Amino acid sequence: MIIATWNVNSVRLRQDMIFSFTKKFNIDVLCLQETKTEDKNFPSDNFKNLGYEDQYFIGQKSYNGVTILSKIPIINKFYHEWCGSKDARHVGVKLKNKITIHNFYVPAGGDVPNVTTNLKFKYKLNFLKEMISYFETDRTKNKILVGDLNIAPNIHDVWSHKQLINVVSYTQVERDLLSELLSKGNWIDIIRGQHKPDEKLYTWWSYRSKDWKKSNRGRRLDHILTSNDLVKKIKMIKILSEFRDAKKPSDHVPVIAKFKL
DNA sequence: ATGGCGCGGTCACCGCGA
Repeated sequence: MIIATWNVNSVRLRQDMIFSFTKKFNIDVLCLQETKTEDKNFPSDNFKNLGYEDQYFIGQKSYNGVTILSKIPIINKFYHEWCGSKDARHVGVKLKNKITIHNFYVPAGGDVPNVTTNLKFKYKLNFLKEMISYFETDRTKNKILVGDLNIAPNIHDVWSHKQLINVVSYTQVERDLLSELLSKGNWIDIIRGQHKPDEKLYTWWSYRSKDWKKSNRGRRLDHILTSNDLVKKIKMIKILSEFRDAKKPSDHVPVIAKFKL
Protein backbone atom coordinates (compact mmCIF):
# COMPACT_ATOMS: atom_id res chain seq x y z
CA MET A 1 0.00 0.00 0.00
CA ILE A 2 1.31 3.40 -0.99
CA ILE A 3 -0.16 6.33 0.90
CA ALA A 4 0.32 10.02 0.15
CA THR A 5 -0.33 13.18 2.12
CA TRP A 6 -0.37 16.58 0.44
CA ASN A 7 -1.62 20.03 1.34
CA VAL A 8 -2.58 21.07 -2.17
CA ASN A 9 -3.90 24.58 -1.47
CA SER A 10 -6.94 24.21 -3.75
CA VAL A 11 -7.81 20.84 -5.24
CA ARG A 12 -9.59 22.31 -8.24
CA LEU A 13 -6.73 24.58 -9.26
CA ARG A 14 -4.17 21.79 -8.95
CA GLN A 15 -6.21 18.91 -10.35
CA ASP A 16 -3.97 18.05 -13.30
CA MET A 17 -0.83 18.10 -11.18
CA ILE A 18 -2.49 15.81 -8.62
CA PHE A 19 -3.66 13.40 -11.33
CA SER A 20 -0.21 12.99 -12.85
CA PHE A 21 1.29 12.65 -9.37
CA THR A 22 -1.02 9.77 -8.46
CA LYS A 23 -0.24 7.97 -11.72
CA LYS A 24 3.51 8.46 -11.54
CA PHE A 25 3.80 7.26 -7.95
CA ASN A 26 1.06 4.66 -8.03
CA ILE A 27 -0.76 6.05 -5.02
CA ASP A 28 -3.35 3.76 -3.41
CA VAL A 29 -4.57 6.12 -0.71
CA LEU A 30 -4.47 9.86 -1.37
CA CYS A 31 -4.95 12.20 1.59
CA LEU A 32 -5.32 15.89 0.74
CA GLN A 33 -5.63 19.01 2.86
CA GLU A 34 -6.73 22.55 2.04
CA THR A 35 -8.97 21.43 -0.78
CA LYS A 36 -10.80 24.77 -0.42
CA THR A 37 -14.01 23.70 -2.06
CA GLU A 38 -17.51 22.70 -1.06
CA ASP A 39 -18.46 19.04 -1.53
CA LYS A 40 -20.78 19.81 -4.46
CA ASN A 41 -17.80 21.21 -6.39
CA PHE A 42 -15.29 18.50 -5.49
CA PRO A 43 -13.94 16.85 -8.69
CA SER A 44 -15.15 13.46 -7.50
CA ASP A 45 -15.78 11.89 -10.93
CA ASN A 46 -12.33 12.77 -12.21
CA PHE A 47 -10.78 10.89 -9.29
CA LYS A 48 -13.16 7.98 -9.83
CA ASN A 49 -11.89 7.72 -13.39
CA LEU A 50 -8.39 7.31 -11.98
CA GLY A 51 -9.47 4.37 -9.87
CA TYR A 52 -10.30 6.14 -6.61
CA GLU A 53 -13.72 4.56 -6.29
CA ASP A 54 -13.95 5.09 -2.56
CA GLN A 55 -13.91 8.69 -1.41
CA TYR A 56 -14.51 10.67 1.72
CA PHE A 57 -14.35 14.42 1.41
CA ILE A 58 -15.45 17.20 3.70
CA GLY A 59 -14.96 20.67 2.33
CA GLN A 60 -16.00 24.23 2.73
CA LYS A 61 -15.82 27.38 0.69
CA SER A 62 -12.42 29.13 0.55
CA TYR A 63 -10.87 27.55 3.63
CA ASN A 64 -9.76 24.17 4.90
CA GLY A 65 -11.17 20.95 3.46
CA VAL A 66 -9.77 17.43 3.76
CA THR A 67 -10.23 14.25 1.76
CA ILE A 68 -9.24 10.59 1.58
CA LEU A 69 -9.44 9.01 -1.88
CA SER A 70 -8.77 5.30 -1.98
CA LYS A 71 -8.32 2.45 -4.42
CA ILE A 72 -8.56 0.11 -1.43
CA PRO A 73 -12.20 -0.19 -0.36
CA ILE A 74 -13.28 1.98 2.57
CA ILE A 75 -15.40 0.00 5.02
CA ASN A 76 -16.02 2.71 7.60
CA LYS A 77 -15.92 6.51 7.69
CA PHE A 78 -15.71 8.71 10.75
CA TYR A 79 -15.73 12.38 11.54
CA HIS A 80 -15.23 14.27 14.79
CA GLU A 81 -16.20 17.87 15.45
CA TRP A 82 -12.98 19.32 16.87
CA CYS A 83 -13.40 22.12 19.41
CA GLY A 84 -17.11 22.19 18.58
CA SER A 85 -16.32 23.71 15.22
CA LYS A 86 -17.61 22.62 11.85
CA ASP A 87 -14.26 23.44 10.23
CA ALA A 88 -13.41 20.76 7.68
CA ARG A 89 -10.15 19.65 9.30
CA HIS A 90 -10.38 15.90 9.78
CA VAL A 91 -11.61 12.77 8.07
CA GLY A 92 -11.01 9.21 9.16
CA VAL A 93 -11.54 5.86 7.46
CA LYS A 94 -11.05 2.20 8.05
CA LEU A 95 -9.93 0.31 4.97
CA LYS A 96 -10.69 -3.23 3.90
CA ASN A 97 -7.05 -4.16 4.61
CA LYS A 98 -7.73 -3.29 8.30
CA ILE A 99 -5.70 -0.07 8.25
CA THR A 100 -7.24 2.93 9.98
CA ILE A 101 -6.32 6.33 8.55
CA HIS A 102 -6.77 9.79 10.04
CA ASN A 103 -6.20 12.81 7.84
CA PHE A 104 -5.78 16.14 9.66
CA TYR A 105 -5.44 19.78 8.80
CA VAL A 106 -4.45 21.38 12.10
CA PRO A 107 -5.18 25.13 12.36
CA ALA A 108 -2.28 27.33 11.32
CA GLY A 109 -2.57 29.53 14.41
CA GLY A 110 -2.25 33.06 13.06
CA ASP A 111 0.72 35.36 13.50
CA VAL A 112 1.39 36.03 17.16
CA PRO A 113 2.11 33.13 19.53
CA ASN A 114 -0.05 34.53 22.31
CA VAL A 115 -3.31 32.91 23.44
CA THR A 116 -4.66 36.13 24.95
CA THR A 117 -4.19 38.44 22.01
CA ASN A 118 -4.45 35.88 19.21
CA LEU A 119 -7.52 33.67 19.32
CA LYS A 120 -6.30 31.63 16.35
CA PHE A 121 -3.29 30.54 18.36
CA LYS A 122 -5.54 29.67 21.29
CA TYR A 123 -7.71 27.63 18.92
CA LYS A 124 -4.69 25.79 17.56
CA LEU A 125 -3.50 24.80 21.04
CA ASN A 126 -7.00 23.71 22.05
CA PHE A 127 -7.31 21.69 18.86
CA LEU A 128 -4.06 19.89 19.69
CA LYS A 129 -5.17 19.26 23.27
CA GLU A 130 -8.35 17.67 21.95
CA MET A 131 -6.32 15.49 19.62
CA ILE A 132 -4.23 14.37 22.59
CA SER A 133 -7.30 13.35 24.62
CA TYR A 134 -8.92 11.72 21.60
CA PHE A 135 -5.95 9.40 21.06
CA GLU A 136 -4.81 9.11 24.67
CA THR A 137 -6.41 5.75 25.35
CA ASP A 138 -6.17 4.53 21.76
CA ARG A 139 -3.93 1.49 21.52
CA THR A 140 -5.31 0.37 18.16
CA LYS A 141 -2.84 -1.35 15.90
CA ASN A 142 -2.60 -0.69 12.17
CA LYS A 143 -3.27 3.01 12.48
CA ILE A 144 -1.86 5.87 10.43
CA LEU A 145 -2.24 9.60 11.01
CA VAL A 146 -1.27 11.91 8.18
CA GLY A 147 -1.67 15.54 7.37
CA ASP A 148 -0.60 19.11 7.70
CA LEU A 149 -0.09 19.39 11.44
CA ASN A 150 1.34 22.89 11.05
CA ILE A 151 4.13 22.18 13.55
CA ALA A 152 7.81 21.54 12.90
CA PRO A 153 8.77 19.13 15.69
CA ASN A 154 12.45 19.72 16.06
CA ILE A 155 15.59 21.70 15.35
CA HIS A 156 16.36 19.89 12.09
CA ASP A 157 12.81 20.41 10.87
CA VAL A 158 13.32 24.16 10.38
CA TRP A 159 15.91 26.17 8.46
CA SER A 160 16.82 28.23 11.53
CA HIS A 161 16.06 27.37 15.12
CA LYS A 162 17.12 30.84 16.25
CA GLN A 163 14.98 32.75 13.79
CA LEU A 164 11.87 30.62 14.22
CA ILE A 165 11.79 29.92 17.94
CA ASN A 166 9.11 32.58 18.47
CA VAL A 167 7.34 31.97 15.19
CA VAL A 168 4.02 30.12 15.16
CA SER A 169 4.58 26.50 13.98
CA TYR A 170 7.86 26.14 15.91
CA THR A 171 7.21 27.59 19.38
CA GLN A 172 8.03 25.41 22.38
CA VAL A 173 4.41 25.13 23.48
CA GLU A 174 3.35 23.76 20.08
CA ARG A 175 6.26 21.34 19.88
CA ASP A 176 5.53 20.12 23.42
CA LEU A 177 1.92 19.43 22.49
CA LEU A 178 2.95 17.52 19.36
CA SER A 179 5.42 15.52 21.41
CA GLU A 180 2.66 14.75 23.94
CA LEU A 181 0.37 13.63 21.12
CA LEU A 182 3.03 11.19 19.95
CA SER A 183 3.80 9.73 23.37
CA LYS A 184 0.25 9.51 24.69
CA GLY A 185 -1.28 8.41 21.40
CA ASN A 186 1.31 5.73 20.67
CA TRP A 187 2.37 7.46 17.45
CA ILE A 188 5.74 7.15 15.70
CA ASP A 189 7.05 9.98 13.52
CA ILE A 190 8.08 7.73 10.65
CA ILE A 191 9.39 10.44 8.32
CA ARG A 192 12.03 11.40 10.87
CA GLY A 193 12.44 7.74 11.80
CA GLN A 194 13.49 6.83 8.27
CA HIS A 195 16.07 9.62 8.03
CA LYS A 196 19.17 10.57 9.97
CA PRO A 197 18.32 12.50 13.16
CA ASP A 198 20.31 15.56 12.04
CA GLU A 199 19.25 15.64 8.41
CA LYS A 200 17.35 18.81 7.51
CA LEU A 201 13.86 17.83 6.36
CA TYR A 202 11.26 20.23 4.99
CA THR A 203 7.85 19.76 3.39
CA TRP A 204 6.84 23.43 3.10
CA TRP A 205 8.53 26.49 1.61
CA SER A 206 6.86 29.90 1.68
CA TYR A 207 5.50 31.43 -1.50
CA ARG A 208 7.08 34.68 -0.37
CA SER A 209 10.53 33.92 -1.52
CA LYS A 210 12.04 34.73 -4.86
CA ASP A 211 13.90 31.45 -5.08
CA TRP A 212 12.64 28.80 -2.65
CA LYS A 213 15.44 26.41 -3.52
CA LYS A 214 18.25 28.90 -3.19
CA SER A 215 17.16 30.36 0.15
CA ASN A 216 15.83 26.93 1.29
CA ARG A 217 13.98 28.37 4.25
CA GLY A 218 11.68 25.44 4.77
CA ARG A 219 9.84 23.74 7.59
CA ARG A 220 8.64 20.16 8.10
CA LEU A 221 4.94 20.70 8.75
CA ASP A 222 3.46 17.65 7.03
CA HIS A 223 3.62 14.34 8.82
CA ILE A 224 3.03 10.62 8.66
CA LEU A 225 2.59 8.99 12.06
CA THR A 226 1.88 5.31 12.62
CA SER A 227 1.33 2.87 15.43
CA ASN A 228 4.42 0.89 16.51
CA ASP A 229 3.43 -2.29 14.73
CA LEU A 230 3.53 -0.66 11.30
CA VAL A 231 7.10 0.62 11.59
CA LYS A 232 8.65 -2.70 10.57
CA LYS A 233 6.39 -2.80 7.52
CA ILE A 234 7.69 0.46 6.03
CA LYS A 235 9.34 -0.10 2.67
CA MET A 236 9.91 3.45 1.52
CA ILE A 237 9.35 7.08 2.50
CA LYS A 238 9.87 10.05 0.22
CA ILE A 239 9.44 13.78 0.53
CA LEU A 240 8.85 14.83 -3.07
CA SER A 241 10.42 18.30 -3.01
CA GLU A 242 10.47 18.41 -6.81
CA PHE A 243 6.78 19.36 -6.71
CA ARG A 244 7.73 22.72 -5.21
CA ASP A 245 9.31 23.43 -8.59
CA ALA A 246 6.16 22.75 -10.57
CA LYS A 247 4.35 25.42 -12.51
CA LYS A 248 1.85 26.99 -10.10
CA PRO A 249 2.96 24.80 -7.18
CA SER A 250 1.39 24.35 -3.79
CA ASP A 251 3.60 25.70 -1.02
CA HIS A 252 3.58 22.18 0.47
CA VAL A 253 5.01 19.12 -1.26
CA PRO A 254 3.63 15.58 -1.17
CA VAL A 255 5.06 12.93 1.13
CA ILE A 256 4.57 9.26 0.27
CA ALA A 257 5.06 6.06 2.26
CA LYS A 258 4.97 2.45 1.13
CA PHE A 259 4.00 -0.36 3.50
CA LYS A 260 4.25 -4.09 2.95
CA LEU A 261 1.19 -5.30 4.82
C1' DA B 1 14.76 43.93 5.34
C1' DT B 2 7.90 41.82 9.67
C1' DG B 3 8.77 42.21 3.47
C1' DG B 4 7.44 38.90 0.33
C1' DC B 5 3.25 35.64 -2.86
C1' DG B 6 -0.93 32.93 -3.92
C1' DC B 7 -5.49 31.11 -3.01
C1' DG B 8 -10.90 31.85 -3.20
C1' DG B 9 -14.57 34.89 -3.28
C1' DT B 10 -20.83 38.71 -2.31
C1' DC B 11 -14.26 39.71 -6.71
C1' DA B 12 -10.05 44.73 -7.50
C1' DC B 13 -9.73 44.27 -2.30
C1' DC B 14 -9.93 41.32 1.59
C1' DG B 15 -9.11 37.23 4.81
C1' DC B 16 -6.08 33.75 5.30
C1' DG B 17 -1.95 30.98 5.07
C1' DA B 18 2.71 30.07 8.52
